[in-house]
Amino acid sequence: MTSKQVRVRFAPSPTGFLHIGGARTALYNWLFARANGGKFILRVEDTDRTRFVPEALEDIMTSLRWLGLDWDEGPDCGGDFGPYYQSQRLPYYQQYAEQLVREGKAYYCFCTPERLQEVRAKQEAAKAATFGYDRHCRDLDPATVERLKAEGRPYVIRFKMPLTGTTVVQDALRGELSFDNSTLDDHVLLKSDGFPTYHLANTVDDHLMQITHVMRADEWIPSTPRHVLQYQAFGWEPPVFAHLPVLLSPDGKGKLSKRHGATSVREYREQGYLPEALNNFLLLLGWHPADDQEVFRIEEAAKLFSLDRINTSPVAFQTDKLAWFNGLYIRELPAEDLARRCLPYLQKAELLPDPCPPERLAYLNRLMPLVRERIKLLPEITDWVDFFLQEEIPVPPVELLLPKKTTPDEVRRLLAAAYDTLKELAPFTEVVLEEALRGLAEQLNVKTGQLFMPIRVAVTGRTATPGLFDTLVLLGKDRVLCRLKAAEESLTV
RNA sequence: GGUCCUAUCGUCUAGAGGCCUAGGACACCGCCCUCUCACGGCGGAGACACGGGUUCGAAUCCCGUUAGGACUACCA
Repeated sequence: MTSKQVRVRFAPSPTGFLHIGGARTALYNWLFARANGGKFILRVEDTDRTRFVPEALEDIMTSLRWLGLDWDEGPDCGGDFGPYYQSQRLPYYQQYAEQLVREGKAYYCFCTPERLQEVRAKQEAAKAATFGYDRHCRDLDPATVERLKAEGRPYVIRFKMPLTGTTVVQDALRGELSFDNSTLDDHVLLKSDGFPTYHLANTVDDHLMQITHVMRADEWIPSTPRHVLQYQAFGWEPPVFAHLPVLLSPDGKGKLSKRHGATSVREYREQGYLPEALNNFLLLLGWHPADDQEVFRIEEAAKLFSLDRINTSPVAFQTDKLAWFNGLYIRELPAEDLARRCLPYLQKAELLPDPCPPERLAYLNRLMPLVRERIKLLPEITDWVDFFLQEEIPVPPVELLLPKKTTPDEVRRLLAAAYDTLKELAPFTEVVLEEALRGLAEQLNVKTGQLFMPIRVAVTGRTATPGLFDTLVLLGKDRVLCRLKAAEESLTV
């Protein structure tokens, strides 16, 4: 058995930001290439000039890189099978389309958009069993074709679909899918602007670029027989097809769309998700290992990934588990790394300057171990560290300061006692603080929580914070005393 | 309408005829840990869409029904 080198591609159309579903397709292709020592190719399907969005490609590439999905050949880095922009490959498509016309496997069609629309309208009105192009130009005599061309009439080239028979598509995940050729219309190969349609460009490029496996979304299944028939018309060997299950909206009804929240990789990045988490989550949306392992970094998944563990049923895109993965990977991050990823959010909240001086960054690093297991999304960092990064905090509202069933006077006395105890304390370290404050609680004959909570609120302004002793140490004696005093005074009538 | 795909806890899934009293994870609930919140640990609730076959035996195979989805452009 001669095993060709595995070559797969991700072929996005630059019509918008990288979609989460596209990211999964890219991930699977990347993993498959890496798992098999193959090549991962990025190809830009920019054949629709009406939908072209200039910023889209930049976003797609940025997002792929952010996810760590690097490509071996592509528009920016080139390769032996370029160019990798379809808009720069027009001569190929024209040549192959003309070839099919010459061989009687395709034909010129001069129908106007208006006529096509009429045909469609009539079919709909008649509730016709079959839809699609009515093959009006399929049997135009050569003389007429020449005349119309000479007149400069715009035309497209259409594929001459076999009128009978069935076409069997081999899907690596679903087995044989068979289609009745009579249900397939004569699709356009080359548009009147000289650009190819997806159907043509795709098969020509996959062949020319020696793509061995095509992993693409489920929605392509209905057009796969067209592609298979084209490969046959050209006399080419088709690649292995594997159609990935569609991503549905969270409620499982309908395709995932913007109506149901974030759909682009960029949005997830901005919301504070880690690429590690997104990859891990996306990996499990349709693929499962032989055992019950669920936590995978992509390098690890690349060793295990295989086509036969991919599912075929549609997948509801629900992000609960993504958030859990995110917390998981955040907890694994070294302090410096976490701090670096949180920095932009803190700067946006004006808790740190931009650029951030080294000493403040160093301080931020020290905070990370305290908050690591408490955040699921990066932006949540602000609520956990704001009181550390501010020199002064507003005096906490009285109701926060008072545990239930306590009076302002009791709490004021507790805070005053804490103030006096801490004032004398040296060194100001966790162990010393813990010993002193536990001792104080005992001495005052209150439960630790009764004493600790008012202190916590007084120095942080919050009821949920990292451990009290860590917090006090990192706040520093001066700020602690100052905030205790302010809180105490706010309770004085 | 036509063609096609899919069908196990709320969600992602394990399951390739007996190992299933259906396993795991997230989410949810309870308990433990505990200075709060988390993290962590332990436990709980929770599913084979329905109906027919085939078989000694079916979540697993076949058929049908139902439901959901995709496609049906000179978009990809």
